Amino acid sequence: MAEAIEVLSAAAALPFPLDERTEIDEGKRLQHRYLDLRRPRMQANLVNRSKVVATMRRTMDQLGFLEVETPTLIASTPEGARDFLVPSRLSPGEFYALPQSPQLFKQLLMIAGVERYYQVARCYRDEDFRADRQIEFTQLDFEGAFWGQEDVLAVLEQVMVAVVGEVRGVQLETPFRRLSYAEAMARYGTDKPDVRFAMELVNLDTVLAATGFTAFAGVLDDGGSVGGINAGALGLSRSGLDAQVERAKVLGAKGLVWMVVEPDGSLRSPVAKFLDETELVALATALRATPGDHLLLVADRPRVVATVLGQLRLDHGRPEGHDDLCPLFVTDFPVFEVEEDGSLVPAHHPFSAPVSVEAMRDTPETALAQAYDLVLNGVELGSGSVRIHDPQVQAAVFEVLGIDAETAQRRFGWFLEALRYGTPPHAGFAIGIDRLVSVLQDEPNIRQVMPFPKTQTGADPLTGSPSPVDPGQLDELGISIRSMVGSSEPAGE
RNA sequence: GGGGGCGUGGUGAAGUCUGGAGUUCACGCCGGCCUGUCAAGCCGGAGGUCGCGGGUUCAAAUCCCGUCGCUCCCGCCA
Repeated sequence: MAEAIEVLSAAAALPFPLDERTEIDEGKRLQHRYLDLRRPRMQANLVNRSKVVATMRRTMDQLGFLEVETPTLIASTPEGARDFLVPSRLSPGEFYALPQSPQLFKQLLMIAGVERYYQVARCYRDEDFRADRQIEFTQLDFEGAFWGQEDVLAVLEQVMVAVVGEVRGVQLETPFRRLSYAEAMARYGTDKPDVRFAMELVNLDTVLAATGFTAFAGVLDDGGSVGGINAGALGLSRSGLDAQVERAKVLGAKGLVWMVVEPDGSLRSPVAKFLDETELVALATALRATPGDHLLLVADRPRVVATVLGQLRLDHGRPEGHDDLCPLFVTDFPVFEVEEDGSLVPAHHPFSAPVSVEAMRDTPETALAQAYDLVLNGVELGSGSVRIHDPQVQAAVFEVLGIDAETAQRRFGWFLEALRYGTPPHAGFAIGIDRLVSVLQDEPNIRQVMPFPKTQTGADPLTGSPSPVDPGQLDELGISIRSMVGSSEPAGE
């Protein structure tokens, strides 16, 4: 029983309630983040994030990894994402870049004889925000010498088992499920499938090979594909079904065919009259249709069919155990991705080893890389690869990627030289800690598990960053600001 | 770069479609009362540039245009 109370520090009326019942405007929360963080849910996020990182460090330490810090003021390597630049006072007109990842430094550490490296590393990428993306974020970065893919995946499993055991108190089953990139795309329409539920994509090309329905036949004749999913008994009205068509169009399809399975097993659909009985039966069989089910069909280029059905699958699919964690390795990524216009763009950074340099050169559209992702409940937690350790292979890969020798030498010459001094074969990975914690905490966006995140426009309402600086500071750096008002494009360019 | 949603006392929402007095609900705040409380209860009160600017109209929170902020998505994220 208290005998007296003394107020050590009075509190002014709070700008918003700290209970969990009301959702406060994000800008206001960030403006008073120190209050927002008092909320029990945010406290829990802080605590479990700390536990995740502590468990990672403990596990990596136990596995014999050496934690090594790498610089955050580095040379710009203008590949991949946009760099953040930091002007140099000592070399006016020149800039450091903030690292997009410690990639090249950890490879240098392999060369340096650090056989097992890890780091909880802050990374910076000047790209647009998403619910799962911030311009600065944190990764568990690791690399091992004399390693191949299996060594990396084994460590990933140990780290994930330890982290999930610590934070969720459940034992993840190992080995984790695996899918090749091609299989993931074919069965789930995405390279980061949520495998907590099925509703898999079904290819209907064979079933409809001889169809007289011109919308399907035309697509198939042009080398396209028809696919479908059984979205289950959604109980949608006619307008609800038509909304699915609109949804498919927003996602990039030219259209969508819906079918509803009647109690007698027949298919009700606006296009049923264009399909013969054999085809309808075969469709129902292929999609394992039972009365009440809604079948959604898309005909288009294979890539469009996959992505649209993959998204519709996420729209309608419901994990049965919503609290389950289903980690998944996606392997055998292609070296290149095919753009809409048919051009090829590298799917990874240029330091990932292709399965075969020859295949990469001769059949680039099907060539595979020794690259892999870790996916958790449909969230891409990170990626890694077996790296190139042979300077000649590295040079060849630069060439195939369209980076000519002169450019490669100018940008990466120092790295190519380093590779010459007996580089061990090596491989590694980076886990996005923010995304991992947001999944573990069942948070809808990454800001909930970052103590001081930025808004979608890259601002911090609390401290007012980014902000103008004194002219004197700019003078020291040899920088003058050109007015950006009224023109997003610099004049004369 | 593009598309969608949101912006209304300190907070969250309704009102906006279909223009008609800053109206309403809950929380908070201030004052009073009551109290075996645990989302306390009762009574009273204060608190507003309906994000901002312009337009249409007799009249705008409401319709139109622009702009800012927050957010979701496409592009982008090697």
